[in-house]
Amino acid sequence: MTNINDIARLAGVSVSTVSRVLNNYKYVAKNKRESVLKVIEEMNYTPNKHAIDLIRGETRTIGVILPYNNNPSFDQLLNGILAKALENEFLITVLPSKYSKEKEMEYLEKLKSKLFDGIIITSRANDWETIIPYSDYGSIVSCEYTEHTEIGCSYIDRYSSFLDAFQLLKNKGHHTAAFTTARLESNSTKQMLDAYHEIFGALPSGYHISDCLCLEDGYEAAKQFLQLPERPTAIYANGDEVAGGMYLYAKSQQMKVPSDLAIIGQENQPVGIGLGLTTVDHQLMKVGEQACSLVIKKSRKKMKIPYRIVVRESV
Amino acid sequence: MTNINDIARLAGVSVSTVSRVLNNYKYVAKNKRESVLKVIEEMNYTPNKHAIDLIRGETRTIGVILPYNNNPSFDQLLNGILAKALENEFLITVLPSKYSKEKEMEYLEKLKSKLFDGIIITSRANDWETIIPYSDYGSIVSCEYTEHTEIGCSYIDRYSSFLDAFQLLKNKGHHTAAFTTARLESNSTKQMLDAYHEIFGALPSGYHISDCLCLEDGYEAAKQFLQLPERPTAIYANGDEVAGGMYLYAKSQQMKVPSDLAIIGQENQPVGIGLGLTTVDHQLMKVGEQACSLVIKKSRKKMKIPYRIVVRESV
DNA sequence: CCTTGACTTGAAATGGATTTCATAAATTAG
DNA sequence: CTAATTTATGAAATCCATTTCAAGTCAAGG
Repeated sequence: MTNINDIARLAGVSVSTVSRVLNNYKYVAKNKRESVLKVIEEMNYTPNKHAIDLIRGETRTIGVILPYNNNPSFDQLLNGILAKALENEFLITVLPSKYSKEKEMEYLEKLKSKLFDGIIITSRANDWETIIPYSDYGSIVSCEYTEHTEIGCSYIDRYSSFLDAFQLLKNKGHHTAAFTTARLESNSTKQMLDAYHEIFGALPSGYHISDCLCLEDGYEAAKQFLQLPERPTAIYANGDEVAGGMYLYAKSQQMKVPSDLAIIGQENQPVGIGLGLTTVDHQLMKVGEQACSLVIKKSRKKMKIPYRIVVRESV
Repeated sequence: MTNINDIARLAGVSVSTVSRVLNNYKYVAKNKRESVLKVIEEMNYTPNKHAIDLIRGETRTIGVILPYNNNPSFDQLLNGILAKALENEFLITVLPSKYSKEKEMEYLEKLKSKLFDGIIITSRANDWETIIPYSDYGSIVSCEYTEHTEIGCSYIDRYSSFLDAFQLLKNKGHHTAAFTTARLESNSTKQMLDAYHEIFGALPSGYHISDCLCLEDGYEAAKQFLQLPERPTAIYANGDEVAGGMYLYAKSQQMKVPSDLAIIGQENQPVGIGLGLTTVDHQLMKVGEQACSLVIKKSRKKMKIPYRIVVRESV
């Protein structure tokens, strides 16, 4: 491999001059600039990025910690992040965690080793106390709200959105509702439960099913809900794919949506458009974009992204 | 930032010894190893990855050129790649191209600048002739077959799979079929047309719609197909989301699937399971895994991944 | 004619590790 | 008891580019 020294030697100048040419520095004699460029061309030379990153202490690369990469919600986040990164000529490295604490720490160590300028945590397994020390080594942005001032946040006010969704169901005449969530231990699930109590009061037993991720999970969840002695008349699904599964199960039982069963989904995903599902759109793409912007700007601001309810025919 | 020299000084040893401790080299006196580790701990030291990559000339990072990152097919590929990378402790950097020749070249230049050990091209805009010279700088693996020996391939025999799918429709009594594709100029589309001619002969005008990516595109395509004077009785969709859209349009017109309209999709995606869509599963996740393995092994083998037809109720 | 500022250039320091080479001490084998 | 290994360590070279510092040329302004 040819390096900058070779170029300098062949062009009969110093490495400083070659570097100046490479970086478009103003004061280089025209003839020298040309001969340097000629040698670079001839030798098919490209500067070594590691040497540059080493000395500059910057990589223009962001790591994105993602528990699952085949999940539509995280996909939307990632899409937003990628779009904004592309716009700003940053690269994105995907860091799958499967909610493993060890993996997460491994990735944070890479921030410390200067591999990334910053990290976006879409969802996490570790405590903030464990994570925060790493904010010394690069900006850390979370897609979930936290008080900690060391962490930038691009987040959704999920509690409010859950209140709104439940209220919508209540206004339609339902005095209870069932719902599904992804992880039982997540913050989001806690907020969901709180919002439920706020609107409907006590949660009937069997009205909450966790670990729902895909269409099939929704199908199964609906089956379980509808086999309960006291059938729910409305369901709030944690995603439109899950809601889609519920819809398909209801249809398979000759039930009418929304008259026999109201279904509201989340995230305004493609499947919901076709099925006419009413959905709480948390605008995850925008959440991702904003998160990426914060990392790029090394900002620790707390940015709340507005959600909206997209009304179709399933409620 | 503390570096290896600081550690050496504080521990009263040479940098070589510190490096030996860091790399678990056998021959270091127990007491020195311990004092080095103690200083590392105290100083909260982590080696700089760029310095390591610079001298080792290796990064354990793979770049993945991806035209769209919100497309279910490319998502499946990416998932496979990520799974295999995780298993082998490689990192994945996502390189969105939108089929831009310039972007692609930019990414290949990064391979040359040593940022990646290799690149996976899931789909491309540039000619192979333009791409091949970069194989000198790292392994390049394609998810599409090419004769060129410089490029590793993890691919699907699409032509065969298209023949099989059309033959299936023909066996069910259809003597023509309509179909959709993603990009008009893609290799895959050419093979689709060839396969069509092979099985059905001449393509009726209006029986091929391109630029179909999502459920809504499928919905619209079905509408167009079914408004033709000579309605097709069967459609081969380039993806289950697209097929799902077609299914929903057919249903909205009170048509029965498969008796009024047969639909076959591709890639065995979640939406198709719920809708009972027959689908050609190209096992893109496996294609991704294999592609990643090839890059890691720096292999230029041509690996054909078998496809299978998943029979459900839509044909 | 002298001063000032705009150009132009190269030597050397810098970023931070790994690795080879040389050397020396401590064992082990014969 | 000597020769051959094994163990242990540091100096210095290496990977490759950027940037500061110092110094020099040249033209314009007073």
